[in-house]
Amino acid sequence: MAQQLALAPRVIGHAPPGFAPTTAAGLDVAYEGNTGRLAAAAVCVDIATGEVVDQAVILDQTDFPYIPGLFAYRELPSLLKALAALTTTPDLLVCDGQGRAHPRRFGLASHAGLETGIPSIGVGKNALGEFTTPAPERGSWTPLTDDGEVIGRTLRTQDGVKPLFVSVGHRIDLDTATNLVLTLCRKYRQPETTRAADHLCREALKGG
DNA sequence: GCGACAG
DNA sequence: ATCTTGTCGC
Repeated sequence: MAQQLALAPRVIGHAPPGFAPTTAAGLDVAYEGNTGRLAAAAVCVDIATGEVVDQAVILDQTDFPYIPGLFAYRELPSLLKALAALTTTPDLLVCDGQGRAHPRRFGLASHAGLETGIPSIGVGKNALGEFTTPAPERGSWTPLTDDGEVIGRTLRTQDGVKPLFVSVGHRIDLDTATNLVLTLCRKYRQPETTRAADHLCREALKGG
């Protein structure tokens, strides 16, 4: 927790000048029961078309348990290995979990962004913090707050589906993050990046 | 002290 | 996250 508090101030909440990402990498991990065995995947897609342009998956082991607030210490090491296995460097990272929407404003997405220097976004299916339900139409959103501070937003990615929680990871702003997530959610609730990474690591865990 | 608690 | 049958809806 002390390390998170020390690193949080280094997070940049705005995009680089002229930021116009063409590729985005989805990151996800699949676990094998209670053993520490896991598969971590990184799938890079063309943001304009949604097509997969690069992908990598690695088998790994972890001994760090799942602890709310310390999620990155369990998944990030393996995710970085998967990222390093890509043949290209993505322009954006889409993480499964929170970025700034974290007790110490330093969730997995922020940690991943700071470690790699790549702009990143946090996309969670659940969140800590307070919020009201957004309108049922795709694209509608409401702020996600904590202690009166806006730490992210709920985002309806398709008509009538449960909202996702978007927050700044690193080197991006909330509006840009929201628009990119919406663009990546072409036909389903989750971004194509997340869907592809999820599928890949699950298959790898079975086979390997 | 009690409940809640990203994946 | 993972386990796990039936069931609702397009």
